[in-house]
Amino acid sequence: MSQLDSRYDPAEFETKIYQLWLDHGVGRPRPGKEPFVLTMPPANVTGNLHMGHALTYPTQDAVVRFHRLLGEEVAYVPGTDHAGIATQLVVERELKKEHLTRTGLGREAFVQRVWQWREQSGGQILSQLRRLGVLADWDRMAFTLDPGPSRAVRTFFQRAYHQGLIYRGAYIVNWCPRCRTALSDLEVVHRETKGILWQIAYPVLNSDQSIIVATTRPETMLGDMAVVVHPDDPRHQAHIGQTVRLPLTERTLPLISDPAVDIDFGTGAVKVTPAHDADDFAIGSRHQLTPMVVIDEDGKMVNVPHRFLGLTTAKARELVLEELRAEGALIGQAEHLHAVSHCERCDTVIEPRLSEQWFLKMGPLAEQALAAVARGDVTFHPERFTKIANQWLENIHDWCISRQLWWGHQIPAWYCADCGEIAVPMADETPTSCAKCHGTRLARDPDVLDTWFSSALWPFSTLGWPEETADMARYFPTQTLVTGSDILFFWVIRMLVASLNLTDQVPFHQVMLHGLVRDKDGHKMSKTRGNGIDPLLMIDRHGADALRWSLLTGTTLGQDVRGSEARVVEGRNFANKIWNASRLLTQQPSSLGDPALADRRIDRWLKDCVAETAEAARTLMLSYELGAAAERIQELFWDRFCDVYLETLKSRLKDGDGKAVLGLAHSVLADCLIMLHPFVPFVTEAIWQELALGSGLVATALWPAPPVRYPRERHEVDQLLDLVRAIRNLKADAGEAANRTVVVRLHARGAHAALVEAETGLIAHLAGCEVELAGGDASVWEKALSARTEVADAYLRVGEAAEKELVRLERDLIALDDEIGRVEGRLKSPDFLARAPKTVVDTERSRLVELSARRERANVRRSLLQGGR
RNA sequence: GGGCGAAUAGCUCAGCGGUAGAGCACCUCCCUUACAAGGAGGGGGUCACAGGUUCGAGCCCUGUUUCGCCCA
Repeated sequence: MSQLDSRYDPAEFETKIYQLWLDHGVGRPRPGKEPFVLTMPPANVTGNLHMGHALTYPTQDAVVRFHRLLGEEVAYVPGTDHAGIATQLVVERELKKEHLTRTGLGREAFVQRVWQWREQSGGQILSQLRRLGVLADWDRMAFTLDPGPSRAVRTFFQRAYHQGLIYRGAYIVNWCPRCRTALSDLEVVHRETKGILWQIAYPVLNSDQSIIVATTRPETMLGDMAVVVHPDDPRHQAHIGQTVRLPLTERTLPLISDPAVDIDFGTGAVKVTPAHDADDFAIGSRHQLTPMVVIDEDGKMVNVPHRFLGLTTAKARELVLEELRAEGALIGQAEHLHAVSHCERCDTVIEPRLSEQWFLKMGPLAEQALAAVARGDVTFHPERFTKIANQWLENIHDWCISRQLWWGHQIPAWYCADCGEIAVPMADETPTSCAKCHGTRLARDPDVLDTWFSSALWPFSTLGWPEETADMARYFPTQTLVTGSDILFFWVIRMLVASLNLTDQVPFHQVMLHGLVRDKDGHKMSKTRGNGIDPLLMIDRHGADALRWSLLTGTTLGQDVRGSEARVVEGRNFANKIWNASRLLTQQPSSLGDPALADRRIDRWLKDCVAETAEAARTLMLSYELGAAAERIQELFWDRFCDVYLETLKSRLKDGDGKAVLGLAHSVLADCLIMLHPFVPFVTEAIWQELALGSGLVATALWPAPPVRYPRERHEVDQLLDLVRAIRNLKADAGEAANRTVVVRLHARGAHAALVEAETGLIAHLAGCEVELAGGDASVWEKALSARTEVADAYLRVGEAAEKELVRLERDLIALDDEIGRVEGRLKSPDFLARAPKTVVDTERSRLVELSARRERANVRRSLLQGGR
C-alpha cells in the first residue's frame, strides 16, 4: 500500500485524474440498468469561465455522477452554442484591429473568418469545464452549427412554416441600433430610468384651442400619425373627430378615440407613433393609420424635415425641444420614472421599430406545453417553478425569430423578385423558379435565426433528430435538465414547446433549476461591479473540489448561492480532512481482514450509520437536494467515521479482530468516497487509486446499499457517546486538558450497567480518562463535578473549579424549572389531553418524568458540591 | 400594476405543526505519532412586526414592513 503525501495538494493530481477518467471512457455511456440522459446546456463559444458556469456545470456533473454510481447508462451530452450576436461582435472587434469591416469583407469571407476564429479560440470554455471536473460524453460533442443540428433547425422552420406557425410580417420589434438587429422580448432588459415627461400643445385646427399630449420621447413626434383620447373622457369629447396640426411641421393629424388610452395618464390625450411604439402600433392598426418610420436601423432620423435628417435620436430630441420652446408649444415638463428597454448584450437603449421580421406563433404551442405540465410529464424542482412556467405560458407572446446577422442559421426562405412570393421548400434544396409566377429571380432571405431557436432543439438535435437514429430511440426523451432559473423562459420552455411540436414528446421529464451566484454580500457578480471571483484562480489556489464543494453545498435548491473565497477555503479544509483520514489508513499494516468479522458494538454502530446515510442521501439526491445530501454525507464521514471510529481504531488494531476492523475501516472509507464523489470527484478518485479500494474507479463504483441495520447497537453507542461527551465536559470544566488522562468514576444506572461495564475501554479511550466503576454502591465522591447521562452518572474529583460548577448548576436549575413548568402546564390542560395525539401526550409525560429526575440529580449534585466545601 | 422568493445565532444558511440547528467567526484548552487546513469544550437567538387558526406556531392563515428577483 502506498503512502499518501502528508499534505493535500490538489494541483498534484487533478489533471492526472481527469485523464484517468478519459482513458477509462468513464464519460461514455456504459450499458447498465436504464439510460439516464442529461443534455448539457450548450456553452457559448465566446464564453470564458465565470462563477455562473462553476455552479451550473458542476451541478449537472454531480447529478450525472450520482446516476452513474447508481449503475445507470449515463449519457451527458455536451456542446457549444454559436451565440450569434456575441460571436459576431467578437470577430468584428478583431477585424477592427486590422482596419477591416464586416461589410467590407462581404458575407462569405466574414463567415469564414468567424469559423476560423471558432477553430482557434472558440470553445476554450470546454477545457475550462474539464478543470472543474465536468465529465461529459465528449464523443457526442455537438455544435449548434454542425450539419446535424443545422438540419434540425431548418426542418423545424420548414415544418412550422407549413403548419402556419411561422409567419413573416411588419410589426414593432425591439431594435438594437448598435447590434443592428431585432431582438426578442426576452433579450431586452427593462430598467427604471428617470426621464422627463414633456407636455406639448398640438393646436386644434379652426379653433383657438390646443390639445396637450405628454411624452417622454419628444423626437418621435415627427412620426406621429394621430392623437388619441379615451372615448369616454369628458375632457376631450368635443375634440374627437377634429384635426390637429403637428407642431414643427405642416402635417395634420386626426384626433381619434380608442378605449386603450389610460384616462389617468397625463392629460388623457396621447400622441400616436405607430412605427415606433408597440401600443401605438396596435392603435394605428385599429384605425388604419399608415405608420411612418422616422428612425432608421442605426438609430438616426429619416423621413423627417431636412434639418432633423440624419440626427441621432438624442440630438433630434434636443432640437425638437428647442424648436417647440421657440414655437411656444412646450407647455410643461415633469420628472418621470419609467422603464426603459436596454439591449441585454450591449446595454444600448432599444428603439422599438417597425420592421419586417419572422415570428413563431406561440399560442398553440404553449397550450401543448401547459397540457404536458398539467399531466406531470415534466416536473420542476423546486416545485414552485411550475407556477412561474405556467403563468408565462398563459401570457405568451409571439417570438421574433429573425436576426439581422450573418453568423447563424440563415433562414431557409426565398423571395421572388417578380411577384413577391415566399418559398420555403420542405426539403433542403434551393428553389430555382417561383411556384407562383415561374420567375427565376429568387433571392434567399439574408437574415439568420435567433440562436435560441436552435437551442430549443438541443435535447434532440444532438441525438440526431430529424433522423431516426439509435440515440433518438434509446436516449430520448432525456431524463433531467439542469440549468439556472434565469433561463427558464429563454430556453427551458422553448425546448419544451419545440419538442412537443416536433416529436410529440417532452424533451425531459424533470427540470432542476438552481439560483444565481452572488458575491459574499449578496450582490450579483458583474464585470462593471468588479466583484466577481475568478473560478480558475480559485482552482489554482484551493483545488477544483474545494470550489465545487463551496457552490454545491450549504444552500437549498433554487435559492441563490453566495460565492466567496472563505467558503472555498472551507471546501479545501474538508478535502484535506478526507485526504488525511485516508492517509491514516495507508499507514497501517496492509493486510485487511473481512469487514464482516468486525462485529463488535462499535462496528455495528458504524455499519448502521453508513446504511442510514446511504439511504437518506440517495433519496435526497434523487430529489435534487444536493446540499442536504452533502450535509448528511459529511456528517457521516467527519463526525462518525473520523471523530469516533478512526479514533477507536487506533487502539483496536492489536486486538484479535484488528485486521477485520481495518478491513471495515477501508470498506467504510470506500463507501464515503463513493457518496462524496459527485461533489468532490478528484480527491475521492485520487485516494481510491492510492488505496486500491475496490477495483477500477470510484467514478464507476456503485452507491453503497448495505441493507443491514443495527438499531440496538446504534442506540447503545449513541448513548455511550453522550456519556463520553459528558466526561469531556467535566474535564473541560475542571480545567483539565483534553489530552490529560484523569480518573472518572462512573455510576451506571440499572439496566445499563452491563453496557457501561462492557464498554469501559471505549469510553476511556474516547474521553481520555481512566474509568472507575462505582458498582451497585452509589457512594459518591465529595467535592466532585458530576454529570448525568442516560446510561450513567460520571464524577470527577475537583478542587477549585467547584465554584464555577455551582454557578452553572444554578443556571441549569432555573432552566429546568422553566421547562418543567411549561410541560406541567401542558399536561394540566384538559384541551391538550383531549385533543393532542396519544403519542404526543405520552412523550410529554415521559419528558416530565425525565426532567424531574434531572432536576433531582442536579439538586443532589448541588448539595454534593456545597457539602464538600 | 401583477407575481415569485427572502427576513431564524455576529456572518452564510438549514429546519416548515410537537424540547431552536449546522458551518464559519468568537472565547478557553490542546503542536495527542492522519489532519493546527486539526482536536476537545464554551458563550451566543422575544425565529422581521401585528393579528388569527390550533391543545400546541419560525413552521399554517391574514395583514404590515424591509430586501432581492421576474413579468407588464
